[in-house]
Amino acid sequence: MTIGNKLDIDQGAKIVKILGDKTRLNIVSLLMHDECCVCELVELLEMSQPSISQHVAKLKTAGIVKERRQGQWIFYRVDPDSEAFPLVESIVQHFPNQKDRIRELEVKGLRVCCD
Amino acid sequence: MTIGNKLDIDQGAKIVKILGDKTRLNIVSLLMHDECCVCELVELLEMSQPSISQHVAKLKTAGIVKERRQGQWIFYRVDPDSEAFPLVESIVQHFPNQKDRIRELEVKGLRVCCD
DNA sequence: TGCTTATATAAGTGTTTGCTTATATAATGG
DNA sequence: CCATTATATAAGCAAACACTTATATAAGCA
Repeated sequence: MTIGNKLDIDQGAKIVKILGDKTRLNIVSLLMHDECCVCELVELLEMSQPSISQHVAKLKTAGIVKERRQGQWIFYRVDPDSEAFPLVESIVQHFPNQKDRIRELEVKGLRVCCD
Repeated sequence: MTIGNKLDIDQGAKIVKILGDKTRLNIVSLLMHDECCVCELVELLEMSQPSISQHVAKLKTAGIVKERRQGQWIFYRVDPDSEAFPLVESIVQHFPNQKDRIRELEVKGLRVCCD
């Protein structure tokens, strides 16, 4: 997929296509700097659980996010070691940082914490 | 659409979606540094004229490329003044430069020139 | 074991997409 | 004015998409 530091257009277009959806772009913006589980994304994006799970599955299949199971929860985050990461990062940087959205969740007591 | 130097996610996702197609990503990579007309793109991408025209129309409607009519030909190029340009540029930079492809066209005598 | 919570997956459906073929529009040159 | 070239646009169609509802899987806990 890589030629030097360049991506192959066919494979790269698949990554761009996955990110070309407002729900997934939102999810990736959230998961770029924070780890979230599906139920948090359901709250943040106000969408059904199956819909969020399906979007996350596409991101995972594409290698954009990775998962970490902890008890009942599965936490997702953008995989910084992915070959597509530089592309993902340079797209996401054009959109507003989502830290405030996550802070709102904490304030509402909806942030999942398993320490 | 813009908040500071950041794009709105909904509008930005539309730009990313337009670029999430290998044909359009190819076209934009070609038109980032060179001007081409539809018939040149037909040669370069080996696709039908209506198909190329339809892809170019999407890019034009999104404001990603602009046109310049010269006689029978309409030359297209990426619009550097577009609000979406920084996003477009930061996506395209991850893919191979297409200057060689255009040079091949010149060698084959298929490059349109109206000087 | 059985109940609850979290998540995934499957099946169904209306919408969108990207091609095709056919035709329309526009400019050039005899 | 007519033929040619370049481009756009329309109609049709199969495939992909993003939801929905229903169900399956998996972990935690009484």
